[in-house]
Amino acid sequence: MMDKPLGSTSPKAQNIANEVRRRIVEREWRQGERIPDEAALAIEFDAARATVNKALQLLAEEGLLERRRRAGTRVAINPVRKATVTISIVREQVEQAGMAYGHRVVAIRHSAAPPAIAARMGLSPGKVLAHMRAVHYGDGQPFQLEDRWIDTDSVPELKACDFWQLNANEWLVQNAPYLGAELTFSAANADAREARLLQTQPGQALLIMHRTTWNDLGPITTVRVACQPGHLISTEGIYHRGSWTPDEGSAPAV
Amino acid sequence: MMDKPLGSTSPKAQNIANEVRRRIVEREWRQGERIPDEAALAIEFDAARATVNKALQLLAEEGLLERRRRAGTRVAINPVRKATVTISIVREQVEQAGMAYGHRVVAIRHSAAPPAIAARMGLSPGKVLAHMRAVHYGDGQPFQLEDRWIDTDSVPELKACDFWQLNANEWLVQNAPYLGAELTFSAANADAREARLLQTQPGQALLIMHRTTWNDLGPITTVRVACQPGHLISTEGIYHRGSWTPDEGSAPAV
DNA sequence: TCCGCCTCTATGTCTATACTTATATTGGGT
DNA sequence: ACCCAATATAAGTATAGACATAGAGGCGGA
Repeated sequence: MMDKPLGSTSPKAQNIANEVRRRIVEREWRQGERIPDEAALAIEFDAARATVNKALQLLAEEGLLERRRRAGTRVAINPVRKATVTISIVREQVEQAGMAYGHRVVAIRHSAAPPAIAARMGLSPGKVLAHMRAVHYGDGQPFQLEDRWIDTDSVPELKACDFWQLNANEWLVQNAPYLGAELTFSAANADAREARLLQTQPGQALLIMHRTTWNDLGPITTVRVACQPGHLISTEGIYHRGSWTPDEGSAPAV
Repeated sequence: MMDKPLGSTSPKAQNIANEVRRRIVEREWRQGERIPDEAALAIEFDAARATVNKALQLLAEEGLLERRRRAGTRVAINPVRKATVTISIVREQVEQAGMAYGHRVVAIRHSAAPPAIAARMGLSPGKVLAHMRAVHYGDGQPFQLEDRWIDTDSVPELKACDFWQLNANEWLVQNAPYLGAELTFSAANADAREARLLQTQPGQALLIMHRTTWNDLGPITTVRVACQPGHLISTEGIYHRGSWTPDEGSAPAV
């Protein structure tokens, strides 16, 4: 007979979280208002306090609730919600889009880190780093362009590698797990070289991503990635099954 | 005397997570390798299994571990790490940067949703929506530009509001909590109007953010935000206290 | 050989209980 | 009135024990 609690899926903490979300979204509990404490909710939902705690911590991380010891839990006034960007290797992105992946290293040098790069990595300017530029292709079309600086002191194994052969993106992800990362998005007009490599016009607006990673030994690498024009980076949907789903018939006519 | 376990901070699950991270980063446990099961780690760290479970679940969410029932836990081959972008109200962003906040509504209409907008919101094209454009200022300089469509069916209270007076961004965040959201980043060249409103040149590369939110009644709003040239959007640092911290003396000379 | 069923293991989840800790409130004491 | 110390409350965390469940591996039958 499968007697599920109340027309919901199984994990109890999830159900509690969903129900609390519902009460907030339907304004049963309004912004800034204090909600019943864990013990009370545990009784209401017939669960252990630990289970309620798990649910509420989840919602607090989402930004919907604010919790303080002794003061209780209240609905956030300005919910600062969080979206997550997943950082995968380029090959996966390309192949997931159903395209054939390609990769080409266009330049390699060992040179002194300019101030901007040194600052990003937290190193003294002038330290000699490996510097490379590469293009990633999808079905033969340029997909993105990377301009990367690597501090091989943090990844000694790399010293023996032939950078011309290497897909730095994949090699690093698979061989140099990091402890910390910094990621920023911005936009820039393509310069002549970027336009040529991406097969577009100079001046074209490009989505730029800067990524820097560290391990226990220090900064590993910093990359500037320029995406092909029109490229979108989207966050993982913050989607919590509600009562509403898009009409299937709503695909735009034309 | 403060006899802390092993030179680490208190929450036990955190310590276990940190130690596991260390073993991964220092290649004690290599990519793809299976790690001891929860019961074994519980004994090693002298903790309950639930505590170890919490630690490992954390690392799995981070993308460092892959866990499967019966198959055990192993170090991810291609760690797909996650970074989080926090979505706060514009006023907070501006004031946090130490600037005075300003806001101006430049246009309001009620018109039929064009196909692109309808598609983003999952509505049938042609539905009449509120459409507004506004500029957010920081210290009198344009900070960002929003072009917003609102489905007042999902937020009935809004029907009584004077849109010219309203800061839609804040009003919605504070009064219309959402269940789901979609967020994308891209880049575009400024057109004549955008250039004028942002006080820059046409063609200037702009960082564009599209955001759509839903509640239980349906789509609430979709916005296209164009950021002031040079604006950066950065993710919350994935920073896990390691042994390494940047040299304080490393600020770039000049 | 190959397929489907059974078994057993590692993770997933919940519970009851206990103790810790931050902090709002209260009640002095000056 | 004001400041400080004591108190109590709600969240934070850990624990042992239990049961659920996915799924890998093995077994047997066709």
